[in-house]
Amino acid sequence: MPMPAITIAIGELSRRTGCNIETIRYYERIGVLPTPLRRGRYRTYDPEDVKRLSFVRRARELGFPIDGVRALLALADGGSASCGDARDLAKAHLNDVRTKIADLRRMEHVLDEAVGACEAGDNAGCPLLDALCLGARGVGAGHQPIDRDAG
Amino acid sequence: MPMPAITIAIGELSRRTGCNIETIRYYERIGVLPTPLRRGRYRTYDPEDVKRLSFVRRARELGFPIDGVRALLALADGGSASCGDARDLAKAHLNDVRTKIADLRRMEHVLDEAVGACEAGDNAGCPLLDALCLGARGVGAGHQPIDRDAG
DNA sequence: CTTGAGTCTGTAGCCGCTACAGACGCTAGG
DNA sequence: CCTAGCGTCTGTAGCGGCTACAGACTCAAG
Repeated sequence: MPMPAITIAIGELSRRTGCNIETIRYYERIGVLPTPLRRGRYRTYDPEDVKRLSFVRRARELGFPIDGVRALLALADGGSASCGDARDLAKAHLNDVRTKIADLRRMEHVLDEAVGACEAGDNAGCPLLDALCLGARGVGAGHQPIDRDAG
Repeated sequence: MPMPAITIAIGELSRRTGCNIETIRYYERIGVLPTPLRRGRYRTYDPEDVKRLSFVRRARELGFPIDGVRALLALADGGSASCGDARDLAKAHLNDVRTKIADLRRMEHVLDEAVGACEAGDNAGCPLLDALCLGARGVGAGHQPIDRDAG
């Protein structure tokens, strides 16, 4: 009995975690998941792997970037005294999330106004296109790159 | 006089629009900006180009994807009767923005709770890491890929 | 003549996957 | 036994929207 009977294949891991097979292999490649044992050519996983991948998925769903997930995994593996560190990571990420919300709300506001002006429009021309032509002051931050995550 | 005196170089266009030089060339490559005239090897731009690029930037700041920007440009070029079309584009995009806001607010909520539990924590273990381990129900959408724009 | 700033082309990298192509393995049915 | 069909394998290229080089050139000022 070289391998416990409870191991599962990648497809089953995918089903149990809701994570795409290609993504599982991707996580392995970038070191977020450990290199699994194999039965022949095929990867085999155990309940620990299901837990770990579920953790990863949940962290990603909360918007943590991969490096943040790595850090959280290290803390979860590390055991005690990591609570404060985890809290710091989460707080920093929460800040990011709030910044993105604020950015999106600014966009929402400007778009809403423009659409409203357009609906009510007895103007000459299109208020929406005009707004884009004339410049939507108060949106965006000058010479900075536009954050793709905010759009 | 083969070229009007009012033309500017790419650096000046960059300064006037707040758009990175590399990004300007990128926009040209993907057809968002027209191929400019040249003085020798150097691209030259006129006030029309400044307007067009400013329009593009503003649309991007409002979160329109490049294809949306292309569509808006076509409408702005097209002249009359495009107001309704522009409004439709903006409305659809506004929906996207609101969806992203909703996603982010869910994340914010869960993170905030977890951090709060962590602060108040006289629990055994870390409530935050536990939440990730036990599963943050109500966040994320099951078997779907995680939208990078929402995180 | 040199120096420095600006510009040029081309290519590769970022993130977090996703989507193939083309080969291999394993089981069930005929 | 053969075949069909599913699952899995490796490897590579693509997405969006830039960004960041390397290495060559042009041009004006000192």
